[in-house]
Amino acid sequence: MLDIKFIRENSELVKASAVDKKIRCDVDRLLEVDQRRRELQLELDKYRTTVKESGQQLGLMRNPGSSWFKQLIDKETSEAGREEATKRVKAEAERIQAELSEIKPKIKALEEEEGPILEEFEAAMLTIPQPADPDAPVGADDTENVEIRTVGEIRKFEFEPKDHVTLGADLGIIDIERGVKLGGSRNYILKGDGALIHQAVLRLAQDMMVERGFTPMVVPVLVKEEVMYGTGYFPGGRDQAYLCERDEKSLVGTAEVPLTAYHCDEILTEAELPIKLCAQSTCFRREAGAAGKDTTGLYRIHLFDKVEQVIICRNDVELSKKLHAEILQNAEDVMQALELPYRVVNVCTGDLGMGQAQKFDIETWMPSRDSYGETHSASRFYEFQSRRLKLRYRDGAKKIHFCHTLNNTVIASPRVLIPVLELYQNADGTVSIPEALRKYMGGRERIEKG
RNA sequence: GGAGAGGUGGGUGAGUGGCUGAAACCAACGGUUUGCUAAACCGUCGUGCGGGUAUUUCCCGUACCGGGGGUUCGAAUCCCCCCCUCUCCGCCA
Repeated sequence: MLDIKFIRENSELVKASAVDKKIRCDVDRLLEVDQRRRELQLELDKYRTTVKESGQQLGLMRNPGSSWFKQLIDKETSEAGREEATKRVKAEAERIQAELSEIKPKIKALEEEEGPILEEFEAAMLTIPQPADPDAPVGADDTENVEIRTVGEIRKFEFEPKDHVTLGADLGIIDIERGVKLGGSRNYILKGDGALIHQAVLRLAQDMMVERGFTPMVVPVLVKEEVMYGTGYFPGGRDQAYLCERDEKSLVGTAEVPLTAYHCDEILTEAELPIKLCAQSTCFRREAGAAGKDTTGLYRIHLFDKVEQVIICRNDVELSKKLHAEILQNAEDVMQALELPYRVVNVCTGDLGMGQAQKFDIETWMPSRDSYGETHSASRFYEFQSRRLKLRYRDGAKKIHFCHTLNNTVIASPRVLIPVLELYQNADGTVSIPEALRKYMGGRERIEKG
């Protein structure tokens, strides 16, 4: 969410950046509603002042024990005078009462108009995207992402390599058929060493993050809808989430959601920042609209496990950028530990999400796709999520600011098993276990048919 | 799931229709004093929204005492619905 004042003052910029992001929103309508909202508040506040003041006066007049009343009566010297004064007060009270009775319907009418206006205002605010950073290239879709660097050598096979599906089936470590039998399309089962290597990559990733000072967390993956709104996934991405409607909750597509929302509705102190968190969680994705896309194998599936990293920091653009580089590096280090060839791309505006100011994807070489495939996504949000989440901090001068938030994948499995299995396969059909994973797999060096 | 108790500002906790945006205490912050760490005293000390000849720390209005509705001229306080926490029972990984 953006600051309404910023939108008012930069409406053209906001519109243009929404166009760049290919996100539809009606800024003009929002500004109209905002205008009316402010007019209504002004009017209502005026009436409320009257009600409050007159109401209080009325209270004093009707309470013979009040100091105000006593003072009035004490001024009168005669009994008749006191009676007269009491009568006057009573009449005056009735007048005020009548006046207030007239105001009441007016307030009611204004409130009735205000309700829907506020609703529309809030709903519209949620549809305005974060403008992309100038550092993000302008482009229509992922084909226009800009490659920043490639790391590692792409392996050339001296034999006909198998894809991960065949490898997995032959080794008895991936069972897609039975996964689909139980869970429907885009499901799978990992078995034996398949299950173990899955756990191994996750564990490696988490260990590396803890080493770097990130606090490991175990968090809810079934969250209230407001948390989904707060992190920017709702309302836009509602189709992509599994909803538990009976309980008005949603399964998260990433631990970014609970991690970023961890301190929502709080005012932190500047000294606590930056907060660095990581969590392994299962991620649930409906993949609505992706029918027919990436239908084979473990690339696009309904659930997977991921270690995610999140940073909550001071409201400082330069710092955000610096930390963005840091979380990107963390992920690259994991890929380097696994000795996988990858490239980093600067994601273009048309491929940026609602709240992202800039995003770097890591794409890892996948022989079966004969291309790099996305394995990581490092995003910077500035205040976009914090405003929605009411995630704030107080600085040294006691001024309150919205935090900046950032996140990146550390590792997502089984997608990362695609390059791991395919690139580490041997001519005899076995798969070598990457050095960095061996300590999590009983020191073994290869996966053989079980 | 059943029964009971309760949800008030960073924390503890008072407040049962108006003078309460909310006592007191603790914590925090600023200062004074004694002058090693400490203690004592004084002061400050919620957020959102709107407005303003304030536009780095200012003023005014308004809303907010778990959330939503209602009664009333007026509600933290009364009524209804929901949520959450705790205790006991039941069920269960």
